[in-house]
Amino acid sequence: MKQSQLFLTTLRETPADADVVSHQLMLRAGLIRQFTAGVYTFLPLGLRVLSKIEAIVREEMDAAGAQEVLLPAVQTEDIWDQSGRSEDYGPDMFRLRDRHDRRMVLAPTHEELITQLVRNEVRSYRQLPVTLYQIQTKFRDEPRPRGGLLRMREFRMKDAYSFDLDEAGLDRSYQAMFDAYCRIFDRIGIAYRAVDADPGAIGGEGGTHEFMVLSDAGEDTIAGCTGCSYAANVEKAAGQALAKADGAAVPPRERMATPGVRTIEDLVQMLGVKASQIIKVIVYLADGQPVAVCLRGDHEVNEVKLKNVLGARHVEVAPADAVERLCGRPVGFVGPDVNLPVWFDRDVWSVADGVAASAEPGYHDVHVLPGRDFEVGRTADLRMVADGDRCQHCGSPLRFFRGIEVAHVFKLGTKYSSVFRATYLDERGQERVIQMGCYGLGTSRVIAAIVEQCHDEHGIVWPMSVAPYRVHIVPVSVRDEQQMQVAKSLYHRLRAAGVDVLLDDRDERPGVKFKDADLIGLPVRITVGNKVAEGAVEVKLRRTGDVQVLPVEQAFETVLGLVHR
RNA sequence: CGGAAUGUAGCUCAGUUUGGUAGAGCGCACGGUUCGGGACCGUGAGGUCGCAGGUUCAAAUCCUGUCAUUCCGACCA
Repeated sequence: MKQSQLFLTTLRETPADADVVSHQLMLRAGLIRQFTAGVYTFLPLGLRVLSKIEAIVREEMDAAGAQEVLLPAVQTEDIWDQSGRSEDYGPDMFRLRDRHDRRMVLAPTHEELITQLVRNEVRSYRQLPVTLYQIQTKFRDEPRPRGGLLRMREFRMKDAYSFDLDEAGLDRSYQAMFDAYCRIFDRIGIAYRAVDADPGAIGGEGGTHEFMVLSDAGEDTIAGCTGCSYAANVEKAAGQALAKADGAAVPPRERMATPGVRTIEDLVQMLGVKASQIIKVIVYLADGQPVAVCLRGDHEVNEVKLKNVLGARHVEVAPADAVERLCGRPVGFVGPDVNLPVWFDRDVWSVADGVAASAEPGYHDVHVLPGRDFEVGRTADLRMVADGDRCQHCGSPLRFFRGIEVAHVFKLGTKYSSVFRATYLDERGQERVIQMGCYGLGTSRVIAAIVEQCHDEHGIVWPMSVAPYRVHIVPVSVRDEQQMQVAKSLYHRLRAAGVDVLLDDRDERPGVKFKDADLIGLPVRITVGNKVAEGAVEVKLRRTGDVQVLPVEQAFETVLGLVHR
């Protein structure tokens, strides 16, 4: 492509609305333009990157035995009523009415539709297993779009669905997709980590992993073991249970006046104790029903774990007035003896000589010992892992990272297939429910993740695999005939060799061209300048800045080697 | 949905406090001088000041409402 013909405008200054580096650079480098919140146009350069990512995804899906389809993005809402997810998604779904006033949606994902499709097509065990995938535009009316392509309302995603005879088959299909994802991200060339995750609204009965690209711009926190390969989203992450404290020497409990206390910090100040000595109780509403959670003062409730333990659809901290009404005492004075169903975090046992709200409002007890001074009832791991926690597998310390969730694989089991009665007849003529898995990969989000990881102060530094063009030929002066002749010759020869090349044939000053070249970030730059008189050009690598001055012929060979490596 | 900020030229922003003819830099067009890391000089085009209503002789500026965008939180494959 000749740059003088390319529909590309780079921005010298950073647009004010862009806060995240990848967003800033994608706007400045002319990859995308925002239309409205969370909705973007892909310009030629941006589309080329998206297409290359999707091509890699397609190749690896095909190689893994998946077959491509294209499902409708416009769907009737009734299938969402059937699965119950219309309510789950709520306002996050774009809804519309057709001319017959029929309720329609723009699909946020496709489990419902594909399950129904497969129900209609598959009858016999002979037709299974099968994995289908598509690369689609998806719609989610996110409450808060963010960071350019990181969280969009209209976005691109590859989603695959596997259909198996039994759980063993599902395990194989799941592993095949997992492995394909690893190959995809390896080929793209970004640092990622597959982590244990919570299935969230997609649901399902089996395992699930998220593929995280490590980046401070990410919205998720990952706990990773420093000693072994364990890593998990903090929503899911569990550490070793803390050791049960030795309470033998704890004196009898004693009552202290603590007027006006509300927070753990208040208690720490007033009583001079450590937060880790305090036994706190937080009142939740689980699908509207009150439940108390008792845990150590320095620990934080993990609402996902709580939700899972309770089997609740939704949990939220009860508002202060609800706490007073339910417990008959203000926030800050609710103790483990509260007259509500109580769940205990397993690590309350680590407290000896603790502090807890007493039976009498306005007072706290000190020298409190779990089991002696209050009964520890139903117990589970209900808290977020924290600094200092140790890996449940190897005991090494856990560390925390931020990550961008670029893909997610689930074992769904029969969650959707049973609702939609997607069944088959086995060898013995018995009707059995299909085992499903689903596998999402956000192709547009991957672009943002790549740019987050691959940039420097001058601009984007594309990996060879997804660069919009692999080689940038920059003649310093388009009015120098010799330079232009060499530049054009290299351009045509590289193109003939199947290389994506961009030729900056614009009549601009060298500084402008170099700045643009760095901003756009093509991996290899051939600068054709003064040295052409001696038959030499420069080959510069964007990533390292390394420059080689080479005779034209050798430069051609070198570049071919670089781009095909 | 709660909290906050911002809407003025294509981009970055000043002007709003204290009402009085719409501004700068960059970008764009033209002419000239330049030409290996975002040149310089000159000329010029470009704006319903987010929108609606109100106050006023007069509103970018004051008041009310509304819409949009962004950030924090809640929420979220």
